[in-house]
Amino acid sequence: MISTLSTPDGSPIRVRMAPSPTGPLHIGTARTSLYNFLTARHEGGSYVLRIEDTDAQRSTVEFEQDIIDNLHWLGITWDEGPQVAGGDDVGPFGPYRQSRRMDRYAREAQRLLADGTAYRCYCSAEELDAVRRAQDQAKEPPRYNGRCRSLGEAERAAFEAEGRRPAIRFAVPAEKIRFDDLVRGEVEFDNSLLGDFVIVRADGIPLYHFVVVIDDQEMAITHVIRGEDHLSNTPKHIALIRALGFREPVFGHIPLILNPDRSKMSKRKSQTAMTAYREQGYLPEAMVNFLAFLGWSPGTEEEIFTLDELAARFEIGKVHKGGAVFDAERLDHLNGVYIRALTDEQLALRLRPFVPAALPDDAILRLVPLIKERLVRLGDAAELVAFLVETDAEVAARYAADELVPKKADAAGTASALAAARELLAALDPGDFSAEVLESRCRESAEQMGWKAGDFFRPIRLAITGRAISPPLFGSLELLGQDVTLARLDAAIGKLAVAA
RNA sequence: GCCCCCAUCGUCUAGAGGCCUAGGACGCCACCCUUUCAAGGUGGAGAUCAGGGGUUCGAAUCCCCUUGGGGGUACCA
Repeated sequence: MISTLSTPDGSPIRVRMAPSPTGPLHIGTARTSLYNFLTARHEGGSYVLRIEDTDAQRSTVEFEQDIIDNLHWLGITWDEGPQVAGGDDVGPFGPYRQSRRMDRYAREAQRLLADGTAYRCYCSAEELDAVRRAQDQAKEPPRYNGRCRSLGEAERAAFEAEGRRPAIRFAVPAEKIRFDDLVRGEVEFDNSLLGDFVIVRADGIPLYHFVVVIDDQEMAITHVIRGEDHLSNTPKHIALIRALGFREPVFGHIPLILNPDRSKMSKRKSQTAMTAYREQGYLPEAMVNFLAFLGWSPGTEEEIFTLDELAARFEIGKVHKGGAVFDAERLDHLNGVYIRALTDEQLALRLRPFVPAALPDDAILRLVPLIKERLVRLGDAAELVAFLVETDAEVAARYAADELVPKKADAAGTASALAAARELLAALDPGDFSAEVLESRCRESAEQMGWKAGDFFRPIRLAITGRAISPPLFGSLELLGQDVTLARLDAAIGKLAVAA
């Protein structure tokens, strides 16, 4: 593998993924995780998972578990972090959970306060709101007006006496911040346009911009690869890093995954929870392959890649700058390709959770050749195999008598054709009840009656499966067995008689 | 509003000055195969490379402007 990223001292790079457990694993988070993982693998570096749970109100252990489970499902593993050997709070750079790092954040906040690069702000939510409204009226950019930046001792005491609890704001230096982004090249922002932002809330809880910088420092992160939505946050982080005297990591902002209308992919407009895809029967290898190509390509016309192959080829510097629409149809296609590439045994195993529990394992295996090339998602199997577990009555209830009758025939004619088929199949030795024999006999029978094979097969299919669309007919009959086949044929003939 | 980012078929993309009358894939259409549906095969439609200026012998590729789209602008992450 060719290494393209470097660190000041030549040591291996360290990248991280820092999801917030305030929802299930999001497609976008998964893609960012994948890019970080691939970068770490490609460069021979370390990959750290950190849980950003400072927002205790919205964070839950269930979401955290969902994120971890689904990352693992995709095949993404981390060298340090929760649920790895020596991980969680005992790893070399742990704890890897922000809720267990509060003392560190408090210490750094005190440092900033002590050297004057941060200050206590006593403004109330109402006051802040009023300022913002006034700025809006005056058509000025909305930002903190700096009222508490130079409060005297007496003023502070007065506010304290009022019972106000201060937040801590970072005094943003008015300077231009320039950095070399891994995917965008040189970028420049003017921090004098920024207001002083809050780093610790009045209730003592430190905020994202602050903790992320401390965590990355303490976890020795060398390269921060994250979504483009963080690009304009980066100058804030760099200012903080400098104020704290930290090492500045290299940043890389990857393009966003978009809704079909090209806005940032959201729950409102797209299915964003990885779990949902998993439950529908998308294969993790198809998902990985698909996600990798949302914003990157190897520069060739190859498009099927395993995770290992991706790790060998992936280069963060070749990631695109523009956002990519999540094309569900393309995902479907890829999933089908991966399903068809599986052996029958592998597919049967993967299908197990998606088909009725009543279906024995060997039945699934025998079914696979019939449905393999018909599956887009594993979950589609349920409908395809339903006729095998439904009762004869359930199957019969799915169609009306007139649906059995081909365009060029009538009810009586169809009934007698079905009766002929029934007689033929009943006469078959159970040992001959195989797809091959069934097909040749039925074809002969159709010919004798002067029916087109297709017209003859269609009512049989409906009678047997209850559906106009089914896996190949004769393989289905074989799987179903002679007794059930005859019973369902009888039911169909009966329905036709009642209708006539 | 302000700041920043982006811009090749509907979508994902190839393309890093001449190989481009712009290639592939998904989707779409037609035909073939065929017991339904798929899968597979063959072919086709589909991008004046957002528009306009430059630079150059030569630009999808470099520069500028315009337009369009997106992201950010919280005591969320």
